[in-house]
Amino acid sequence: MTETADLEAALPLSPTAFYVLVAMADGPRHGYAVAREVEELTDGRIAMGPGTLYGSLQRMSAAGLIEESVNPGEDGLHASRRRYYEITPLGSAALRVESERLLRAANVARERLGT
Amino acid sequence: MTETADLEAALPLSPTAFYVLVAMADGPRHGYAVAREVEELTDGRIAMGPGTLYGSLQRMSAAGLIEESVNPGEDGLHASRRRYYEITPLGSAALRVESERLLRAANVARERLGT
DNA sequence: GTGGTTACATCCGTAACGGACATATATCGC
DNA sequence: GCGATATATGTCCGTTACGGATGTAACCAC
Repeated sequence: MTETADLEAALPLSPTAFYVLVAMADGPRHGYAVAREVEELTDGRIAMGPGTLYGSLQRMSAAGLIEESVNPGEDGLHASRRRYYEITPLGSAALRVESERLLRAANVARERLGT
Repeated sequence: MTETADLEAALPLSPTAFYVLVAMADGPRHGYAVAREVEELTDGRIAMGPGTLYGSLQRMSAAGLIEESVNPGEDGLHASRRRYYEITPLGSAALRVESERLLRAANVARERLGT
């Protein structure tokens, strides 16, 4: 049950790691695209600088939440420089568990605040 | 609009800070009670050691999210040793904003994972 | 050719985390 | 009475994470 141990060790996810996984849940992404997508889907409230971004990607790779993947055929402008990552089964599991936790936590908070 | 600046500086809340605020949203709590309540309402998944607990309380006090309050008349067993804290208006605002963010983030994650 | 965007990466000071340890009182079992 | 456990707070300090500053380089627009 090493997967269980890995999963528990990765939880709770930092806000940064959580959003990176959300961005990648749709499919492979390269680093810069992740940063832009996170900024977009949080209406600019979460802005990731390069230190946070690439540091997180490294840590998340080491933790097995994501893994580097081959460039998926896209030959756009800066395609050659891009490094793509995709979410792993462990990453999906972590995201699933974490989103349940967040949902529960947010609902308790709202109840206690009076809706 | 210093309050707005303080609020933005406090966000996003760490998982620990978030749960401390949730525990205090019901009324004043002393440190140890916070730790037990958080452990209870997360089914043991979030367990706070003393380093995390008292360190967080100090940082959150400094950030204006919580403040120490007088012992609310309770003279229980270890009442004299207890130090009570209560959530501030800034803390309530942070908890409200943060729970909305978490709710949105969790829902996006669930959508992308296929419910 | 200057400025802006894309895209990656490292450096490094500051902050946070969190286990280990210390302390003291109270309770419960034997 | 004695040891174990629970309550309750706190410090110490090594490890990790965060995140701004900086560097590199290709490409586009004007």
